[in-house]
Amino acid sequence: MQISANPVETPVSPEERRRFLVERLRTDGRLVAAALAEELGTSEDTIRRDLRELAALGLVQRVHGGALPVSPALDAFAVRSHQSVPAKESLAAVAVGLVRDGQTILLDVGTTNLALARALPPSLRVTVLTPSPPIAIALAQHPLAEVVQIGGRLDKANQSVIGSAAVDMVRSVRADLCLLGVCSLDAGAGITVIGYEE
Amino acid sequence: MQISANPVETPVSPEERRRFLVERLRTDGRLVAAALAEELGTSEDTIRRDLRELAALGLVQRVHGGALPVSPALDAFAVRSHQSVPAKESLAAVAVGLVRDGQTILLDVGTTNLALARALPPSLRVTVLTPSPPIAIALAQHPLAEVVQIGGRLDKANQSVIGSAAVDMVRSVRADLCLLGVCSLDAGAGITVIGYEE
DNA sequence: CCTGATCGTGCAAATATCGGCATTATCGTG
DNA sequence: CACGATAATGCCGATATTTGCACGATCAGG
Repeated sequence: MQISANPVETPVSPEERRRFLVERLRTDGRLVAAALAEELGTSEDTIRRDLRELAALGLVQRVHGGALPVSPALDAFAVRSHQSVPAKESLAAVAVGLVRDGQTILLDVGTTNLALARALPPSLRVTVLTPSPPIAIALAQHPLAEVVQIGGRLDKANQSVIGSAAVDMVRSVRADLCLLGVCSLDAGAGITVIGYEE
Repeated sequence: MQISANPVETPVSPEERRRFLVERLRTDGRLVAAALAEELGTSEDTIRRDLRELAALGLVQRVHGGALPVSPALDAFAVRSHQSVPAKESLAAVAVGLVRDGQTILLDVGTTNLALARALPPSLRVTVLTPSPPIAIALAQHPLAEVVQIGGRLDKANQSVIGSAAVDMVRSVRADLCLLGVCSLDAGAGITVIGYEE
């Protein structure tokens, strides 16, 4: 009906199940632990554990009996991050191919780059610089990634750090790979994904 | 399939019900306890408890028989960014009381501080420095807050920035209020919530 | 002053959550 | 392929939260 790239009716792996929960929260607006347990054929404990973990990542707000969107406002960002998922995933897959083990890469803001961060192979040992708190959080669960959050004033629209201090911080580091990109945002330019090495 | 034509999905969790009440207050302009009890299929006691708690958070103004907007003017884009785990809710409420309009505050890592960030009144004009990406994201929805994300290497366990660069960044700013705090984390010290002004 | 509606608190039952523990599945390695 | 190591899952007991009801106090009008 909706997503061709995700034909999963019943998630099998833990990670898959969590993504399913996040997706479901976006569509339903709420998650009920008991109902999900029956629907997915698992125990409520497993669902509760998932919700606990997702809450720790800031993806959901844990409440008695289930979970809710972390906040009405943040919902908008969540929606954007799930638009045209297949396209972004393939883009991310391509971009991931550019990354080599041991490299230092710069990951710019954007939902596409967020997808890229999630798609990074866990076996890859990389150092990632990013001005985007959501990307930093996403990479927090990567076992080998060294994450550097660029500091500065937060641009609420893009949920990213901006300003001269941030630029300075970037300049002081030598990156092997820069993954910039402007997703489908309001007034931004139409650049999609550029990657240039040095 | 059910459409958004019926925006009223019967809330199941307490938190969801409270969000519903706040939303309803914004649309209707008032809340009547008895009517809501019947509409939501709960007892009036539950509604009264909710209203009492929302009033304690400053989201509604309690009156005999129901509740009214806390302020006729503010109520336009007012509310959201309010909900939290009951335990930390009160702590956060207390801490919020320390914050004055126009101040610059430092918000340390921790789930308690995250709750505090969410509990920050939307009418408050503050500048917030934080090393925690989740807190920065939470504050991105705040209409008046100026958010500064402290940069540096990310500690995956705490989801917070650490390191000397971060400390330097903090040192260079004069904060009116520091809200440190160690929540229920592993090896940290036992500090709970300290606030000292200067 | 009187009367009915509303409010606050204490209490008990139902339900949800959390932490520990044992079992099973999965994975990396020799 | 076998074999430890790690992760995932389900179950159980203790604890916490929610909720409806009862009872006395309070409030709003007539």
